[in-house]
Amino acid sequence: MKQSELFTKILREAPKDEQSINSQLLIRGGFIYKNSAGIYSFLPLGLRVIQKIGLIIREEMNAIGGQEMFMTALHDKHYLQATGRWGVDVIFKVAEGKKEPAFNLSWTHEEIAAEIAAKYINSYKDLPFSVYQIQTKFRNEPRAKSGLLRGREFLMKDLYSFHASEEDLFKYYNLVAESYKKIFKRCGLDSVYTLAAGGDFTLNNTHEFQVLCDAGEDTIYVCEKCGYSENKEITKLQDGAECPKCGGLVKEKKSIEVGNIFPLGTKYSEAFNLKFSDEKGGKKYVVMGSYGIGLGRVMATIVEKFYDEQGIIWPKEVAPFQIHLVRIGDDPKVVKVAEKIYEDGQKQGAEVLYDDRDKSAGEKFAEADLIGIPTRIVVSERTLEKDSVEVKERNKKEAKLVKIKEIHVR
RNA sequence: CGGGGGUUGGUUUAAUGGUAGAAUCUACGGUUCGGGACCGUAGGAAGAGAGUUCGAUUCUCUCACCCCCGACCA
Repeated sequence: MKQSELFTKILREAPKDEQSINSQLLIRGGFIYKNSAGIYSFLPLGLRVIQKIGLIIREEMNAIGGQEMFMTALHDKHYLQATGRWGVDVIFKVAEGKKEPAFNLSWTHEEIAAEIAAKYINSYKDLPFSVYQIQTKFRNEPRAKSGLLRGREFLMKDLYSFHASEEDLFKYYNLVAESYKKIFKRCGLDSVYTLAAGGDFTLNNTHEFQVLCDAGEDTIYVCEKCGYSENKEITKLQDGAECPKCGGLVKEKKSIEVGNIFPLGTKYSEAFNLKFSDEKGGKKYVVMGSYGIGLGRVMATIVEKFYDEQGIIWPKEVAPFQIHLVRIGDDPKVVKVAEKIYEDGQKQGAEVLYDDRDKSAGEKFAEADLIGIPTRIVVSERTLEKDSVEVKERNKKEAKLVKIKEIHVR
């Protein structure tokens, strides 16, 4: 991609109505656009990051047998009425004309998934299985805040699993937990597996994946020794307590909840008559689990964890591009070499953002640092004097010269 | 939902009860070219409504929207 053709531009200053690091940097860099409080559009650069995160999630979900599907955003009220959730505060209800609301916007899909499953599941032979989607969720948060960390509209990956027994559910539950750890790790994030409450979803205890970060709104207690953790909302632990698992020291930490998993039991299968015949011909309710990851929140968390005074420092796997090729000056030799590297990269399918604009070196460097692409390659008259280009990693201070013939961009 | 703050060009801001000034930005021209270069010319702004007033961007009220703290949070 040539930067001269990129739709968005860099903002020199952050809009004053954005306070959080993630929204300031993402808006300045042209990744996202705020339409309303807690409602953001993803611009070309930002969408690339979201798609990278989505790709990681899809790979890992597919690896544990998840089948991708896509459910609706508009839900008839009978779904939530069936489980007593029509009255939940945060749901957006939709009225047609002057009538009472008959629909709500998708805020989660347990009911939808259960009803669909009920049409297809007859036998224990149909179980277990799991389906997932990456889809928009709407939640009318009383207070949207912190940029992408807490929005009213956001992309979520939600996985629903269906089992013949509690035992089988928990086997899969643990498999998903491992899968989630991998997903966050690939996104550059260390997650803490935290015991938490189930809210409107289930009376069971559930688990959250928390990333330690002062920008977070959750408080968790984590054992320094074994990593055992409980959320403040359910715990009896406190700062300095002894870990109930290993006797280590428990510390209070601020954190961001990037994912959660719920063992749902039969609440939703009972509401939608989701039953199966077991080996003896007896009818039983299907046991369900649900599992969520907020993509935008993951993206925001990455920014909150990886930035410096100059801008974002994307981990490689989620970076919008892998290489930022920067041309300095418009000397014909410089242009020629830069174009050659770019064209070769395009043929190789490399993810290169080529800064072909006529701007000063300082401005180009400042903008490259803000966007935060992992590797920067500079071509200038100065580097060409040594038949070289300059290669610098965004997360390192020093740059090195590399001979042009040794540059292979892919 | 309770409390606090806020709303002036695309963005950041200044002053002002009487012609809204700048920076950045955008366009054009010129000089530049390794850490947000410089000169010139041009373009572009008061959230909505009501009130007070000869006159309101400025004062008052209502509403909307935004940010922050708290409550809430799947």
